[in-house]
Amino acid sequence: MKKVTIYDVAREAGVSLATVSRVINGSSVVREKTKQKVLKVINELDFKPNQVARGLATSKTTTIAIIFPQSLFAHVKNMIGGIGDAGRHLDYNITIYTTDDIGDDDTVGHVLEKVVKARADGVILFNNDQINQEIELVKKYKIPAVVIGTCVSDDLIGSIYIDAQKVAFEIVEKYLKEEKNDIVFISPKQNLVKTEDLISGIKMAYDNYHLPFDENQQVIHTSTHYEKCYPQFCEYFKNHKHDVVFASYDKEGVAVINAAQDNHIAIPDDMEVISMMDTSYALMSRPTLTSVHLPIYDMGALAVRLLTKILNDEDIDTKEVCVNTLIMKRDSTKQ
Amino acid sequence: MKKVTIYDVAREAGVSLATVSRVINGSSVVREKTKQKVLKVINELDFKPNQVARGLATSKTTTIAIIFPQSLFAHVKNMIGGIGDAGRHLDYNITIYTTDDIGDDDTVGHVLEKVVKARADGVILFNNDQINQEIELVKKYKIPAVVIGTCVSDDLIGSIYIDAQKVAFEIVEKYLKEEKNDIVFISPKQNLVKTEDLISGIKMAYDNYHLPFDENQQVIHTSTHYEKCYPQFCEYFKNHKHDVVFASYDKEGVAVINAAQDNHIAIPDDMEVISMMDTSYALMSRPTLTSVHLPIYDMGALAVRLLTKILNDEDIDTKEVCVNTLIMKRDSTKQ
DNA sequence: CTGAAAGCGCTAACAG
DNA sequence: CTGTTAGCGCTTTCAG
Repeated sequence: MKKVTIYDVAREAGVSLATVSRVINGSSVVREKTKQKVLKVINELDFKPNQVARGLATSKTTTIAIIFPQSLFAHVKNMIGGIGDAGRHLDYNITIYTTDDIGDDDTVGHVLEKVVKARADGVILFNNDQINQEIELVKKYKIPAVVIGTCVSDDLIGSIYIDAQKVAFEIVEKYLKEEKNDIVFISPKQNLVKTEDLISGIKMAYDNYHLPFDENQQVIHTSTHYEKCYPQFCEYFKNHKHDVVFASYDKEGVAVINAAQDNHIAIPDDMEVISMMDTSYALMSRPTLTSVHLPIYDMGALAVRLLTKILNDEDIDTKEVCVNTLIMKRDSTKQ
Repeated sequence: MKKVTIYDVAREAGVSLATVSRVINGSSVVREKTKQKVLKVINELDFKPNQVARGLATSKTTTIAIIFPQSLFAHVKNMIGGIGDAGRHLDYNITIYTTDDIGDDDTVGHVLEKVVKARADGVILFNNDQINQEIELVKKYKIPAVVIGTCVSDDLIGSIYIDAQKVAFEIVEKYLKEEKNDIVFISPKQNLVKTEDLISGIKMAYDNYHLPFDENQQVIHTSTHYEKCYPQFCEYFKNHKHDVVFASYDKEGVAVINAAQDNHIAIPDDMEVISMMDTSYALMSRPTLTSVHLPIYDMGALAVRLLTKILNDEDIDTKEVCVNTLIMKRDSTKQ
């Protein structure tokens, strides 16, 4: 059973295929009566225009690729809702490409090659370890892109990001004011939010109070996997305690809370903990976790909206859009 | 700057485009010397074969669509790793389509229409509310499919599933033997694992002991969102307590644990709780949550592997593959 | 307002 | 082993 093509409906409707093409593309120049006739046949034959053929003819695939390393998936997954919905409404297909961390030497290169071959109209990137390499490549191939999580300026590149430096500054500054100077920052291997910016914000706050921030002592590196970071913290809190620990992702925040309490450090009385993202993890822990809320769903939706604007040469106010955050105060901090 | 095409490399290499086509498709009939010459030009010109054109010529897109409702995303996201990796290794593109629950009347229909238009080679479906409608449509459009989470038998459809009935039976049977008869089952709106099967397993166990299972009393319906089900359980456990609660997803298990403890019901002493999926949620709660482990990553990878076998008419042992589960005993149950 | 015809970039017989 | 030639299904001038 062959697929029905535009020829079939043209023949059946007694018009040329050009006319059929016009009605399926909503061209306004078709006479209403002709249009109705064609529409009727399309319906009867259950004709579904072949996007592949159209893609070849127009050199547009109406496909957006999203590219990210597996290990960042915890962050990305939260945005897929927004990306998927926006994609559906704007009639774009969303194709996912994961760059495996364990994989071969040049996965990022290979993945971008696949994207080029598939002729995706544009890509969405997420801040991560290898973001610079990724940006390099989309520039090289001249693929329009938007990156989520960090701000990059380029002709064909937009960004959706938060002011990480400011967020970190404000949090740390507040504690410093209360003379809670013993603050550590938990840094995961992969993070949607740019770690450097966070750290620079922290430093800025310390500078403000003419206090030293020792990156070697006060930044703890860990994994994004709870299974890995929880044991690490269990060990750590056997002989450590701080005024506050600032984790960059809820999962790690929960790991800190659990590990600390397992070592009889009371949260928030002995130690306060605050994290970022405000996922449901933050609600599940006991005590519940204070967390910086990011508008995750919206960031995803905004990214595809912005990207489609770039693709269609629509007017754009700013290619770099900074979204707001909000601290959700819960029980792991005192105030 | 135009894209370089197969013509360009043919001209440059002084061969016909058929030959170029042969080398990029790994046909063995090309003389080694010619092949090298072509390869060299391909490299110099940085030629990336246009998949769209190839798709049109071969009527194959090497694209697999995965379709799921937003609300099932919690389950699906865990499989994306396996799906993405397998897709990459087998050189398939993975396109995601979300069926919005809130959306218009016939989202499933619209989404499948998009899939048809995009000419995806096959689709991966996930057990959910509307799975029957989805299956109906892939059959109608004759799209090869594999469904994850439930077993369906059809010519063009494979399945990756667990024996939910058996899982439920074994869990409940064990408690019944200890004369812990007051068991409730938490049923979410959307579930990857077929709820009916779970319930039928429970009933079977009750039958075995000639005990009654009252579906109206012993099945509690809830949301998949922690934000929604936690308050519901808080209210519920004000005047309820059971021997054991069996939740079909970790998130709900955690909600039960937290809500029960907030109402001074000790876990596991006063009440035991066990759930399914074994995600990291199960490790985060206090006490930690006993959970039925499903090989999530593998299920995703298996699904694309099976689907590609169906697509390529490879030999298949079984189109219905049942994967094993394992109970991960933790602190929310006594033994 | 509609039709004819030339592609879009590649594959796949069919010859040679 | 290699080249020629039709398509794949649709869009898009260009005429009419």
